[in-house]
Amino acid sequence: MSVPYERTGRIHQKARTRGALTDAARELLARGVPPTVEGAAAAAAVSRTTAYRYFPNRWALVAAAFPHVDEESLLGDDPTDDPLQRLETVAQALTSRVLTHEPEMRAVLKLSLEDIRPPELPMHRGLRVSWVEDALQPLARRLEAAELRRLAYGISATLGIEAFAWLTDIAQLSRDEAASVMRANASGLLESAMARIPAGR
Amino acid sequence: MSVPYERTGRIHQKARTRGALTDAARELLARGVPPTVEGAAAAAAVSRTTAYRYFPNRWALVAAAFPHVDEESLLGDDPTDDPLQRLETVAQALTSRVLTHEPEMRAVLKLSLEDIRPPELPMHRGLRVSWVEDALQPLARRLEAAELRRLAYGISATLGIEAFAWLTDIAQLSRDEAASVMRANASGLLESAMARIPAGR
DNA sequence: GATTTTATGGGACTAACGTACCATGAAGGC
DNA sequence: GCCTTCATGGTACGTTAGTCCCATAAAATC
Repeated sequence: MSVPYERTGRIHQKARTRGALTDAARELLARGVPPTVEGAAAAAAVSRTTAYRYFPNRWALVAAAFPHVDEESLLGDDPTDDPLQRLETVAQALTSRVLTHEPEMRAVLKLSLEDIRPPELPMHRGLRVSWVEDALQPLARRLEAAELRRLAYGISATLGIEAFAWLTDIAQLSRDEAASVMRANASGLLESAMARIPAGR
Repeated sequence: MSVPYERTGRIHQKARTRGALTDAARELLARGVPPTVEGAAAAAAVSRTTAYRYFPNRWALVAAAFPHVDEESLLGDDPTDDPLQRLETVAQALTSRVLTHEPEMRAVLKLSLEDIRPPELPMHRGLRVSWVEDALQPLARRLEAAELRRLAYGISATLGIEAFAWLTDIAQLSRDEAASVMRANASGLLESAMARIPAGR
């Protein structure tokens, strides 16, 4: 986020240039073309050199073009108390996000594996987990905190781009099959956790 | 596998050259460096041209260099018929593999996310899944084939380096916690699948 | 209006990936 | 010993990603 270069000097001009580049990258993404710094520069009528000044590599560019949503909750207006149903809603939302934003998410995933890790990534720690925790909220009194946390992490781990990438690239499932396996995993994990809850609680 | 070039002519010399290249690549992998054909050539004191004769691209090299492709099964001499116990054995083996070979696996993961999709990544394709399928084998008669396949993929997806990387890098779990969550996920998925089996079967 | 600052642009450069062509030198057969 | 086979090496070419240095033109400042 805080690139010193863009925080000093003629900030507004820089913001315009940067915006032009991310817009161009987004447009390329929308057309299914994996954007390159060079390509975005050309599309934005900005020189290659300048483009590289803003985005040192393509992953940084794609990550910046990532359409970021700041939704607090993925549950609708009238969420039930049924954890399973809540989780299914969240899982549906998460997998459909993966399906529609796959290129960006792959780019971010790749960035996250880089040796030099940018301090802040769109893929920060909380988002996915907090949505899942949100879904599991009705279980808060029936499970121990540690167990709940573990469950939330376990479920979240099955709902991400990295699982999707493995299922499609390596296991050779279709994109829809992969998404469906992910949702089934999420539900299955919750079911088995609930089955372990002592009757009294 | 059957590379015509290496099956004809001065086979032994070729085998030595190839071995030198894969050894070099393995060493790079062990250091967490995604090997390149060029780099392996240099490390093996073989000319670039020759190296490319053996491995037309880096994925072919990495595939050949990837360790431990040999084991047929992870179950010991005397496997039980209890699927859960079998799966726990496999999951234990897989997670401990991830723990000990993390750098190599991360390197391969990075490679697999490269823009140009590798046409074939033999080491990935079947191994993890087939080990899990092996563990699930006793269920073959109690589950439909499609359901079994889905379950095997779902479980496999939770037992890989990509899940581990997410759990440690993004969710900030310790390495041991991550491995433990992965194993719990695998068991949980199997339990919930078995709970759905009609009583009669 | 003149001067300084600075965002941008251009071009040269390195490095990696992959291909193609030709030279060389060692094995092996005779 | 000679000649053929053939594994290897060297050079060159084309592409993409990314870096670096220097020039320039447009703001900002005075």
